[in-house]
Amino acid sequence: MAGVAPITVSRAINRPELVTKDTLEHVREVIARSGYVPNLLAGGLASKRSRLVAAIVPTIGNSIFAEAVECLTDRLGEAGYKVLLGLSGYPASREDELLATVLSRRPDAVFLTGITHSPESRQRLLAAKIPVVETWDLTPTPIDMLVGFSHEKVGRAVANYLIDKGYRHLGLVWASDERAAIRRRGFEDAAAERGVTDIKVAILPAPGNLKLGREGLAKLLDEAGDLDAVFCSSDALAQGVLTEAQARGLAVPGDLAIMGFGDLEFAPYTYPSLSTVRIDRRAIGLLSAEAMLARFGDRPFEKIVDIGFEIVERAST
Amino acid sequence: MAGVAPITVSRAINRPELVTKDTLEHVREVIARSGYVPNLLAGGLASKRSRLVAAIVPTIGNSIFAEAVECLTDRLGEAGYKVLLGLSGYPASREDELLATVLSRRPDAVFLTGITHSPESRQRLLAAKIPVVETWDLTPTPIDMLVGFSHEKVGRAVANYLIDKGYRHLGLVWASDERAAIRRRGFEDAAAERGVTDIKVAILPAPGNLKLGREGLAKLLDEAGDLDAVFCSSDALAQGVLTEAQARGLAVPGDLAIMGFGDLEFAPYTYPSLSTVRIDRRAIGLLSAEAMLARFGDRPFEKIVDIGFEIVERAST
DNA sequence: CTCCGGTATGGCAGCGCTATCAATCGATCA
DNA sequence: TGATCGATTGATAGCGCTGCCATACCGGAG
Repeated sequence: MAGVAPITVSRAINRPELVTKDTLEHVREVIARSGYVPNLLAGGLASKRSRLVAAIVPTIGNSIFAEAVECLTDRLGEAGYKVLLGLSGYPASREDELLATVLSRRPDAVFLTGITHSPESRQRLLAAKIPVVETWDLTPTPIDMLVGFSHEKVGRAVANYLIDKGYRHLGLVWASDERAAIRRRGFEDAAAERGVTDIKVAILPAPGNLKLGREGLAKLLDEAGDLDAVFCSSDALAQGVLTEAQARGLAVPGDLAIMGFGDLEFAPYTYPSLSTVRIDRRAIGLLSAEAMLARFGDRPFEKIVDIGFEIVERAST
Repeated sequence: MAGVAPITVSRAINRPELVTKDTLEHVREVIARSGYVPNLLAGGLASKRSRLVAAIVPTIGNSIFAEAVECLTDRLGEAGYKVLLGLSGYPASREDELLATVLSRRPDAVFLTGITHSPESRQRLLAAKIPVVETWDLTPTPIDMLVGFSHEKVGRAVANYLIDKGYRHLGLVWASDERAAIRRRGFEDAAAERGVTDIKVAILPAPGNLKLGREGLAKLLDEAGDLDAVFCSSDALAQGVLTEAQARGLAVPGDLAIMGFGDLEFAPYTYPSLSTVRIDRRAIGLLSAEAMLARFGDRPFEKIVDIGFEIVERAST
């Protein structure tokens, strides 16, 4: 130590406005010279704020979650928080265990994917008394806060869109994912209301990818026969469907219209470009971060944020 | 507390083999009943082991790093370690700052992308006296440990492969990334040795994506004219090049051969399927985790692991 | 010249755990 | 029978910070 009490150093680092300019400069100079690295574990223990936020997502191999996590990490990083990564897998089988081990790190907040959590997990999260942001879905009864959109409305909107465009023989190439299942229900309900009922479905394991998309369309065409439009539960699957259509010499959208979900980066640039549903993935990460930061600062924040969605019409429909 | 000393509970949790069966069961039962969650911050402070590993990657939006991080996280998770995520951006401009803030969390090890780090960062890492694994590249002088492959050899191998196939008018669609630059040098050197010198290059910002790939090929064709093969610095770019070729009515590989890098999940399923260079991304994460775990357990581990690469010939060349 | 209030700094205690060493106990052995 | 040993449990003392309160100091008011 160089001249002052430890607590003054602590203040120089964390609340510089409480320290005289001269002292501050001197302390900073000594820190720089000595290569002192504060121990945030100790600080966290003493102040009961770890400045850690846990993010639990199924996977980051699929860029749909990766981007949200990136935004979350960036925004929280600006405010001095670091993200603890938890990968729960598909289905979220390891969520409970993950949550238990992650909570023992005393995160200051938790970012969750989806709204379905075991009673034990809910219990644990409530007991932790920290901000919890559930994402990617809507429910009137979140654990704490929520940033998402209505999958049912997405399904309904796409059904109506395709039927409005004149398509009647509809197929779904679909990952067996919980939130996708809600979109499917919305899609089928809305189609039924318009008198379109015989919807073919190929169910594939989550997460979807190009390969599974090709297989999905192959299955659908081989088993179901005549289709004029296929809605896919993700853009990755849609890209596979597009590829399979190409490989089979089907004109898109002439012989087969294709619709994706997510509006991933590549969607505007496939050939033909992919019609899809735009979800502002970055907003999910960003707004979640803002929600947490608001709560850390005792500022109010909406409990439920519906980020909505948008149908993006391109060349594939 | 229920009946025993705190230290006995600590042992029951961390070193159950030191505790009698009866005591162990009793403690576990009380833990389950009371909902006790150990505080690993306090434990980390006392034991000087945080059971945290910092992973610093440019981005996880691009699945090339995401998968390595996923494997790292999974393997370390099995051993009770959690991953702190640090995103340094392209170029790795924030690496220094990130490293400083991350080290104050006292991670037990650090996973780094690449081998180029500022002197201050090297200094800080050495001062931290923890295992450091650099990845995605090779150097004879790593900070500590290394899991990677030779980008120069990749470049050379692809040049020789394309020239062996009879292609002579070569183009590069290339992201301005440090490691990609080494591949390019290898490629150009090997091509020059074979007498092929006039290599057209379109340089694009990192990270590459489908859109940039389309733009890259457009630029190359508009400016350079006749090309018979294009090597791309990533599969994402290659997919864009493929798309642009399709949009322009070029036959692949008849009019233009296309080669990617990375062997991403979609590469075998594009139409035509994409020839590329396979990198075992998962091995990078996994071996890095193993290297760290070995060091935690004082077991020996190779300092430098070359995971190699493999040229994957598919339909696009 | 004292008193007051505000600002800057320091002392003390403790966050919740674990390393270390000590204590206890029954079993074994000479 | 007493000494010895290994196995199990406990007491003590911090880990490196920060919350809380006390103290010192200063300028201005009375």
